[in-house]
Amino acid sequence: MSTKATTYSRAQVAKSTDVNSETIRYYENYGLIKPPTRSAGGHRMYTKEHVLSLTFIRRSRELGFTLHEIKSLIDLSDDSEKSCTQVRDLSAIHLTDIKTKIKDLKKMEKTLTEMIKQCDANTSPACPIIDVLSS
Amino acid sequence: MSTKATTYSRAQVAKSTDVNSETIRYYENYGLIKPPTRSAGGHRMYTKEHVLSLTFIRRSRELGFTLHEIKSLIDLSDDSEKSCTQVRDLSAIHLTDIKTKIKDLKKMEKTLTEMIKQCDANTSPACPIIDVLSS
DNA sequence: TATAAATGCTGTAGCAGCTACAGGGTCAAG
DNA sequence: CTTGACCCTGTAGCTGCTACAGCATTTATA
Repeated sequence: MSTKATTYSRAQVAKSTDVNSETIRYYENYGLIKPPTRSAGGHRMYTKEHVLSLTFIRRSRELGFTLHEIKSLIDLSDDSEKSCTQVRDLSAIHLTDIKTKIKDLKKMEKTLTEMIKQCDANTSPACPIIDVLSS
Repeated sequence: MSTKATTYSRAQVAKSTDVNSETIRYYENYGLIKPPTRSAGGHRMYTKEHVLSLTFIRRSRELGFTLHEIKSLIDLSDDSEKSCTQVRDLSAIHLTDIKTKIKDLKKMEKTLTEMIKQCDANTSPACPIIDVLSS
């Protein structure tokens, strides 16, 4: 039953996972994916497993997880013993971070909107935005 | 009328502007603030003008402007001729960026919230979050 | 005035999370 | 067997700081 596993080049994996090929190498150095076996000439030969890993990582990145957090997620998903609670907790912490960021950005949005509005209504030579920033 | 201008040390300026003292040096190298004159021993002697500049920069940073954008804002505020329109436009572009970021973060927030909810309602041994990220 | 503590100086390295080279080598199609 | 497309490594760059090391200077205290 020794099945010859299909392998993929970096470019192929990059395309199918939507992860930049340089980034794939970076993730390997970072320790997020297993180092693939090499061809006689030293080229990396990725497997389906790598494709799955990279997809996992891309999805996690899209949800704003840091590489460090993703490392933890991967470790936890390997554990499988009572890890779900920890995954949940990690996600919950991350969610709080996101909420904080949204709050901060909304504050910026509000202030900027007001400043621009004042600018539009402006008749004096001075710029209200510069004034606000300087005051 | 040669008034001896009051000067401040880096630590003093850092304290009064709420900008880290190392950051002040960084801003100088970056070209955001004018290089202050030096004491005989080579120590920087900041003026009130520097304090105002740094406050301007801090405020702008709090509104999420990049250092590059702030450089433009400073250039425009020095111009004073029909610069208000340009300041307004720069701010409007920046506002769009912020809105995009908020949108992205809200999407993350929504997905994460749903995932965590599923986790809480979970009875199977598998972790729904890991499942979603892997799928 | 002498000394010590506090601050300042420069340059450089580190953080995240990539991306983009240079200067080679390899692989697959024709 | 050549050509072109890809891959290899290591390193530097990006943003916006922050944190050293290894000194010099300034300021406060005795």
